[in-house]
Parts: sequence; structure tokens; C-alpha cells
Amino acid sequence: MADYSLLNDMQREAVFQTEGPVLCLAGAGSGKTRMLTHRVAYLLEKGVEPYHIMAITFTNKAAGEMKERVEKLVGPGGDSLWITTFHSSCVRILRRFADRIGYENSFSIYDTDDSKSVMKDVCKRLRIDTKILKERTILSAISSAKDSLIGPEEFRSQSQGDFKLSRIAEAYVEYQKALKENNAMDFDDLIMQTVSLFRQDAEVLDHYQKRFRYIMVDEYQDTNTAQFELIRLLAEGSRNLCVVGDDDQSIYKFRGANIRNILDFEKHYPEAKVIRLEQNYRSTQNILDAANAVIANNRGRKEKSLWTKEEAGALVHFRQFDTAPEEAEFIADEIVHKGRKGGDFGDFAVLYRTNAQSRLLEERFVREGIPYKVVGGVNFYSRREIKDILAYLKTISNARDDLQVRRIINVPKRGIGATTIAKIQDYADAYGLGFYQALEDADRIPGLGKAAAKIAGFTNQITVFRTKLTVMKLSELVGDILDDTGYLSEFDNETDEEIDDRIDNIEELRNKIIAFEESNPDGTLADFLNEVALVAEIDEVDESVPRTLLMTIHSAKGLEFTHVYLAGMEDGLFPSDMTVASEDPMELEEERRLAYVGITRAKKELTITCAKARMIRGETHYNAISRFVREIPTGLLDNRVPGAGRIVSKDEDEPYDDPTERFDMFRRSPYGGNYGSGRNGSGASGGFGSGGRPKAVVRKKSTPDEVKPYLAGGGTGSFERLGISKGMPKPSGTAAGSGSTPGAKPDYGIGDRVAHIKYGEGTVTDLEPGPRDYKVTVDFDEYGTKVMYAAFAKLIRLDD
DNA sequence: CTCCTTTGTCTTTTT
DNA sequence: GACAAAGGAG
Repeated sequence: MADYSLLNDMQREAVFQTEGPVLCLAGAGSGKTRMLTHRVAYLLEKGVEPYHIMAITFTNKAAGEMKERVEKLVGPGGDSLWITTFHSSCVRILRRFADRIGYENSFSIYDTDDSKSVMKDVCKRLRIDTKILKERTILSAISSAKDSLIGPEEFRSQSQGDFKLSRIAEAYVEYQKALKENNAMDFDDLIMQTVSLFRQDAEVLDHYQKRFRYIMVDEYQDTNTAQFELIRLLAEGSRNLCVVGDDDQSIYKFRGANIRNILDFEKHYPEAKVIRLEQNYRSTQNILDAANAVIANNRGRKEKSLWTKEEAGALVHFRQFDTAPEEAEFIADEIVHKGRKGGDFGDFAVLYRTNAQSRLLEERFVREGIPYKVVGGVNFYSRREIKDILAYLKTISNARDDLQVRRIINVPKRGIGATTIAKIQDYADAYGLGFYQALEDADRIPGLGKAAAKIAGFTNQITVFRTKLTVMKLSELVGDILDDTGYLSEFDNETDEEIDDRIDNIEELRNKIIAFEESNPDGTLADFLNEVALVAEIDEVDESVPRTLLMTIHSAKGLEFTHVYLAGMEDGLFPSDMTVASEDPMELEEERRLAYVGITRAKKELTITCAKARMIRGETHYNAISRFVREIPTGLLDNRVPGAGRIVSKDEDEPYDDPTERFDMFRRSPYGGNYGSGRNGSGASGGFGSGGRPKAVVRKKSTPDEVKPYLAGGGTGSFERLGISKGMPKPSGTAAGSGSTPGAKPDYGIGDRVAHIKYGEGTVTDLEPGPRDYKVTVDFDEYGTKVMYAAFAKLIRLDD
């Protein structure tokens, strides 16, 4: 029997309100998982069959934890209780009913790499010049279409008249066809195809509507349109739908998350009961105050403010360093000290905006001997050797997955090269066969010569593996694959240092398979492949090992740590330059929400760090302190810092409260220009002709008329000086390059004064031609040095 | 056909 | 700076 007295009034209300739609606005750390767990327990105690309950979470890890906690309250619920992610639920449904929408139930799931290979092929066939229209661009357009439930045909009819969109539409049609031929779905398909299954097949929909009578959705603010529709369809029968979320923590817009889903919930369900959880059980008051202050700068949010019974706690620590390596050093040093003083290394987490930032930190952590784990970055399952082995397994599992066949047909080397493959493809096309089917006909394909025998060897091997699978355990089969194909022995001849890593990875994969077999005695190969396709890196984190986690803030969503380090809090990095320069203020708001998520991960201590100089993509950037840090009231920050980290000459104990002093502190460091070593050398593009696109030529003249709109939109104080502009003498020679200069040349040169929409005024310190546009370095009066593309920067020259 | 070198692109964030 | 793709030599 679960104990509901441990819940607060609001939580209890949400738990007991089991009938009808419920919108639970749950701030960070307000115990929503506890609420959801108890809600499931309560339903079960009330006599609701586990079979009728569905709880959807964001990650497998969250699902696992919730399941565990429910079982702790009411005992094992068995497999009939669905606590899973969107993607896993859909796979489960599709594995049963995909044949009703024209797929085989053994369909493969394609990851981003797979999708890209397919798209590459599609572009080749459609003669799309991928220099102009990149596979990536097309894929992301398709992805967001799918997130909004727009199929290929609809996309096509919507894109008429727009050349670029029409091309994408064609690619979308072909891509989708190719996936179907391979009997494969990409990530977005999993949701979209499930929705279309429900829409097309009343019987299936009815089945699931009757089944899932109580539906709960966690992290509702990050659902996309397709997911919303999925849930809406399922809940239509019972209308017992409880969604839990926090609009302030919506950070997945780039992945199609539609914040309107949560903001408009009451419109869709007018009878919805709205419950707010505002008491925070995680952080100290100081940390909460900092978070509240930052998020308060966003408009268009549901007003709420978190409070806690906890005490104020320590001030938020803040340190600025000269360089990023020093920042990393500081963080590692501090964790070592605190950790050795009897702390648990598992109590620390270092969070950052971009994965690339992990490298410096990792180096430092290795040197200090801190037990750590970098979460994210390159996914385990996307490493080459792992993908190779999985390709074998997928080929065995799904006979139509030609993409995988092509991947492994010459891995390990069998002497089957590009020409042979082209001949096979021609044959397949001519006879309307799949690639693998054509392989089986190898002896009938003209002109293959000796290659035919090699191909026969390959197909025989696959056939043997398929047979073996019926009598062997999966783990044994993998062993055979590695031996029989010579995959492992091929490593023997190599002396590369990486070989050891790769062998380790393979070993780790085999361990994962064995673990899978132990926990799923009846699991099939397809089950294993599902699991593999849908794991996030965070799912794999084993918390029983005490180690410090390094990850992006995105990955940290839903987690909490006693000590949190927010690293790289610099304008240009977080918020990123792209966001700052964006026309759409919502993008900056999303970044701010991300900052909010980062801050609220901390339970006891929050340390914010940044560096004045940092290498990004091989170039040194000089960044000012993040505006999000500036939004934290001074009184909440400690700034006492001896030595290198000192950012303001102030007495030890006194936090600055003098606005002018504060302003000073955020002035940029006294660095000159950009000394990056970009290798954008010569040549590049013979033809920049690339027509149509707005290479957004820098304005030739800046008339007052053009300046005005910026003034209106911008709002940084310094803009008022735009009109007065001083202008400096122009250097006689313009920047670097000669000859092959693409793009229009800006009308400013080194030394000129210019104005930027967001950064205000500054001086051009460098200007060099890049492959497609001029790269201009500007030393802004207020924001420090920025390197940007001229077309993008839309700088306005301030004339004398 | 394979290996090695050179060149180009990139990055926010991920199920 | 890191990695994939393309190009060239054996």
C-alpha cells in the first residue's frame, strides 16, 4: 500500500484526479516523478488492471526508474503495464501491426547515419546537386514534416511553386519509397506511421483505445505534433489523460517539439483540471532565485514561481577564466578536492552547451584521475565496428534491408568493389529485384567474372547465419559471425592503436547481448535490434558506479546533482551566435529555457564558469560573459576569486551591487582581433554561380532608412549612437585574399566602424575571403570579438 | 580493388 | 580540430 501522506496537497490532488483530462504544470524539481509514480500505484490499488495503464516518459532511463518505483510501491506490475517512451511504444505497436500499412513486421529501424546513406542514394538518382542542396538539409526538412504529420504527397502539393521545396518534395517521395523497399522506418516514421496506422485502421485503433484507459505523459512540453496526435487518438476513448510538463523546460523545438501542446492543452480539453506543482524539493533558495530570475526574462510563459522550504544555501559560484583549458583545470581541481574530502564523485556533474566542450574537460579529468563518464557525443551504437556487426544482424533479421547488405558486402574485404556493386545494382534495377535478391542471382549476372564466386560465398554465409539463428543463442551467433567472416582476424594484421579500442567495443557489444539475453529470455533478434535502435546514451548510465558525469544540458534534463558545474557560459557559445543573430526572438527564449534547465539541475551548489578565450572549430573566439549570467541578480553570485579566475577587483566578501561596477565586470577582455588559424585557403569553388539563394549580399550602402528598422527591433542602448557614428580612416589595401573571391565584397574594410543588429557598434579587425563568403572579425564595443560571415552578419558601415 | 593523401564541411542541442 | 568524402597512385 502506497503512502500518500508523503505527498503535498497539490501532488495528492493530481494523484487522486484519475478521471478526465488533467494538466499538471510541474516546475523543476517539484516531485512530478513522485506524483506520477504514486498515481500509477493509486490506479492499481483502486483495482485498475495494469493492462489498462500507459505511462509515457522521455527516456528509457526515466521509464525504467518509474517502473522500479512503482514496483516498490505495489509490487511487480508485469509486462502488461506499459511504462515506456513514445518511440518504444510505437515500435511495440508496429511490430504487431505494421503489415496493415504495407511494411513487414520485421522492419528495420534506421538511425541518422542510415537515413543519410539512403538520402545520398536518392540525391544521386534525382541528380540533386548536394553542394547546393545538402542531404542534411533535405533530411531535416523531411524530419520536421514528419514531426508535423505531413506525408510526402502532402509535402509535394504544399511546395508547388517553390523550386527548392519541390526538389525536397521529390527527394522526400523517393526517400520514403526507398525506406519502404528496404522495409525500414526512420525515427520519425515510428511515430508518424503509428498515427497513420491508427487513422487507417479503425480496428487497431479501437483495440488500443480500449486497452489504454489511463494515459499519462511526462515531459509533455517536449512532445511534437505527431506525438500529440498519437496521444489524442489513444485517449479519445476514455479521455483519462494526464499530462505533466513545464513550459519553462521546453528545449526540443529543434526536434519538432511544439510548445503549444502544453500551452493550448486547455483549449483541446476544456474540461481539463489544471494542477500546479510549485514547491521545489530539489534546490536551495539561492539556486531557485537564480533560476527564477533568468526565466522571468521570457515572455509567453505560464507564470509560476518555485519556492522551497530549504534554506538559502550557498551563493551561486561564478568564475571567469582567461582560457578554456584553465576553466577545465579549475573544474577538475575543485572536484578532486571536494571528492577527496569524502565526497562522492557521483554527486558532481559538469554540464555544457555543446558536446565539443567535453574534450578539454575530459583531458583534465583523466589527468586528475577523476572517475567520470562523458554522456553523449558519439553514440556507442554508431561506431563503425558496432554498426558493421549490427548490419550483419539486421541483414539476417530483415531480408529486405539492402542498405545493411551494401555496408557489409565488402566488410571484411572480400574483393567486391564498386564496379561489381554497380553491375549488381544495374541487374537489380533491370529486373525489379532488391539488391540482395540480385546477389542471389550472381551467377546469372553478365560480366561479373570471378566476383560472382565471391558473392556466392557471401550469400551462403548469410544463409548459414540465418539457419544458425534458429538453433543458437544470439550471443553465440555473434561469435560465429566474427570468426566465420574473418572480421576479428582482419585486425591481426593491423597495428593501429585504435584497434584495441575497437576490439574493446566489440567485446562490450557482446556483453550487452549477453545481458539482453539474461533479462529477456524470450527476446528475439528483432527485439534486441529495437532496443539498440532506441537507446539514448543517458539510458546506459549506471548510477551505482560513483563517477562524475559530463554531458550537455539537453542530456541532463530530468536529472539532478548535488554539485553542478555549468561550463562555458559565454555569449556566442551559450546562447550561441546563431541564436543571438537570429531574427526570431523565440530562439533566444529557448536558449534561456535551456539555461533554466541547467541551473535547476543543482541541489546544493551551482558553479558557473566561462572563459575569455576559447578554441571553437580551430579558431580562437573571444567571448563575453553570457547574458544569462547577467540576468542573475548580483546578490546571488559570489565572485571572490583568487588568482586567474578573478574577474573584478573587489574586496573578498562584498558581492557587487553597484551597477557601474557590474557593468565593468562584463566588459570584454582586452584582447585584440582573431588569431584563428582557419585553413580556408585558396581555390574552393570553381563555380560559385549557385544562383537563387540569398547569399544575402551585404548592403552596399547604409542609408538611414535601412538603419531604422534595426533601431526599432534591437534595443541595446548603444544603438542610439548609430546616427552619430564616427568612422575610422580606411586602410588602403583591403583584407587578405586576391583572385578567387566569391560573394560580394563588403563595403567595409579593416579598421572601419560597423553596426550589428544585436551586438551594436564595433571595429572591423579582420576581413578575409572564405570559401563562400567573406569572414569578418569585429571587435564589438560591448560584446567582444566575434567572427562571422559577412552575408550573415548584415553589418552596416558607419560612414563619416 | 585498395590504400593513402588531400580536400571540404562542420555543430548547437537528440529519440 | 576532427571527420568524412573525394581523388589519385599503385
